[in-house]
Amino acid sequence: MPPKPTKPDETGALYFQLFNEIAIIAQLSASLFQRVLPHDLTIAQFGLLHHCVRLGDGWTPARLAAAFQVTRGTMTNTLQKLEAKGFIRVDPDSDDARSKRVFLTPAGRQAREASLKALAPELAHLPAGFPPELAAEILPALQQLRIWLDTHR
Amino acid sequence: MPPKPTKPDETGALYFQLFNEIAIIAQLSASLFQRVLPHDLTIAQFGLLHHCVRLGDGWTPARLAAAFQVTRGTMTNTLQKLEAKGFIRVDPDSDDARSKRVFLTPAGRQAREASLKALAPELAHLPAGFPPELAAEILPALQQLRIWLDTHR
DNA sequence: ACTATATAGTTTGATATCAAACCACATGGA
DNA sequence: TCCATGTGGTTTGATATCAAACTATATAGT
Repeated sequence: MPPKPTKPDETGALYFQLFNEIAIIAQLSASLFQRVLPHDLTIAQFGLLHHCVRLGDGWTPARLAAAFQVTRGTMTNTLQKLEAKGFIRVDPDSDDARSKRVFLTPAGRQAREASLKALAPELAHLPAGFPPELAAEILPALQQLRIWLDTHR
Repeated sequence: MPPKPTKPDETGALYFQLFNEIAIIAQLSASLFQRVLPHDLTIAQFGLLHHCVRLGDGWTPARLAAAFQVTRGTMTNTLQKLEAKGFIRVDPDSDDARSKRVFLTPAGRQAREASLKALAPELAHLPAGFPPELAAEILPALQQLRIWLDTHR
């Protein structure tokens, strides 16, 4: 019986180490982002503004909650904070009386722009320690892992 | 003036996407872990037990807090929870009256073992969608990124 | 047409985490 | 020796998040 290329025991440890590194990077990058974001935006709040610009606004809260892997209660909270800051507008859905639609305000677009501008200088001196080529190289693998985790959840 | 290999604008977007994927993976894997951990262990609590086995116990809370990138207040909380569950013991430090030392109890070791056993079946069917070779391939890059973020913080 | 079930959004209570203030002890310099 | 500064651990108040319960509306099956 030929042995597997890697022992099953070490395979577990490998995945373990992988998830650990990823968790630490997520934590470090989150606190880095948090430090520089303007308007007291949280990562989640900025993420929502960013999402609305990239993929278009008019989404329902439920769909946004699903997209961000967050409970509807959490999304309610995030939307209320953003609305209080005047960065989004939440309209009733004319087709479904239960539902709502989320739209960016001009101030919301500006806040997202300002966030990107604030993040740029931080990311600017990253290539010295971590070249963009390397980022591009590992990105597909990460997407593959993310997709697998997303579907087998 | 020769152009850079990638436009600076796209470089920012690339890093952005990278951190986004990593954040999502961290979130998905965390909730996966959380679901299967025994004894109502949180990720942080399990992480501490795991750390004590791998790197040895007897660390001070301050050093543990630094290792896990959390505040000392957070570490105080985590240690109190673990002590209440009987998984660690916190002794005074004979050399420094301000300080303490954290030790695993036999029950703590068992809880860590049980956690690994509970996680194994989850990780077992990961290779189908994400081969271990790929994990091994991207791990060094992730370590490099983590180290850079860690030092430039 | 009615009823049962599913979905959208909110609210409530709990928890992990953080930042900042606080106290106790340590350490180095005058 | 004494004081200033630094460090270790805890506490407090705030916040983002979750799970679960709740209300209102939609949809499908009979």
